[in-house]
Amino acid sequence: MSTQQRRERERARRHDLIVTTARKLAESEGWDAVTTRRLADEIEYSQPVLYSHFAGKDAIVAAVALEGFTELAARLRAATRTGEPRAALEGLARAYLAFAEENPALYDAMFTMAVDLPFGQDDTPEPLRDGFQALLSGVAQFAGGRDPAILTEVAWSALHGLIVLSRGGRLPASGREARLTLLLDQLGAAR
Amino acid sequence: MSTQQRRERERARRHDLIVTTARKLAESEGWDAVTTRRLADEIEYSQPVLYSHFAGKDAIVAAVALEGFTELAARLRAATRTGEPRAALEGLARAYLAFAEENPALYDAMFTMAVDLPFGQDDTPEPLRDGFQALLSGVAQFAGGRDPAILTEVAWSALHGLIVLSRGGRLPASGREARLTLLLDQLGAAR
DNA sequence: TTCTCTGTCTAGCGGTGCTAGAATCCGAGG
DNA sequence: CCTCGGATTCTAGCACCGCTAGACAGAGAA
Repeated sequence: MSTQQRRERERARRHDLIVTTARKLAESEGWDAVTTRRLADEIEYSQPVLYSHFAGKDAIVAAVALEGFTELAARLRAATRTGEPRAALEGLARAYLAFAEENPALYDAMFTMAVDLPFGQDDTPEPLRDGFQALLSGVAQFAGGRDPAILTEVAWSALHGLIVLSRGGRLPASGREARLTLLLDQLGAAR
Repeated sequence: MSTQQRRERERARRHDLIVTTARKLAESEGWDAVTTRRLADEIEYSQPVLYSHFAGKDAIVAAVALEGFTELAARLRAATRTGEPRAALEGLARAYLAFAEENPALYDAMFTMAVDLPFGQDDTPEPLRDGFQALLSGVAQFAGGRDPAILTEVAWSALHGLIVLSRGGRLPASGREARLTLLLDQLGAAR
């Protein structure tokens, strides 16, 4: 039985190797550079090996994205710890923006590329749920009479919009801080 | 000289044919279906003809996007005509959302795919400028003490975020109206 | 009628994601 | 220790992609 276990252990290691290599490659050279040939070359195996671990390239991207959701959730949780509501909201927003800025390729995989991750459904993976919950618990503090879930969704949308429009050059880099301040003011104001 | 003019006229017609065919194809079967072979087949010419009109596939997508910006600007201008500020803002937002919903592929070309359109620069094409101006003139009415440009950028980001997150299934379809209402309330409230 | 030049097409290059079938390795049984 | 069987990995190839060189045809001028 021991050899069986060793095999599985090695398989798991290689599985992780594929995911981390894909992520590293995407982060350093962009997702366009992550081809199955290049990825296979990087992990020093042949292409078909990838397909013994994942259904296809999309599944690899999805695995990277999942890793991202775990990390994002952790960072958001860490940022919610502040006491005062407004500061908590600001910390949360800044943590979210920082994550997106520090891991652009990862963020893309999470929110722009991988469409096949089941989001608000019964079989939604834990990390996806957790990320939204982290946002929610931070936002809910000063929801006032407003629906905390709706408020969270709107806040999230606004942050995501800022990120993706800034990245594409649609928004000037200069107004970054001013936009964030205004957004926080508007969200914070009870109606 | 007449034959020369006829030639140019025919070229212009074919140019438009390529753009409208690409758009129609993208809208009906998604951008993945828009390959140079398929597109050439659809307009009943061979592939190289495409390259005598456009530098590459990206340029075709950019041309489609440009068409989209013209239409979006027109719709936003039409929606700003309302008198009362809050109603104008709502009309503007609804027009924007409706445009994105009715032309998903076009919207993608404008805001997700074509990265090579120069946005906030000196050589920014007229339609791009016009679209933002239309938003700005609508939003500016109730900016109060706030910077109208910044407010516009934030409002735009929020709308864009709502659209793109909804499309990917990240946001439940159910809360759509509630999110819009809350967003309008928050943006409308002077701080 | 012949020549030229513009415009179009056929054929092909190097790349992509993915896979069938050959080859190889490794542990088990004689 | 050797041989066999099954799992694992690789080589080679498919159909497709964006793009282009060079052959070809057809219209207008001389």
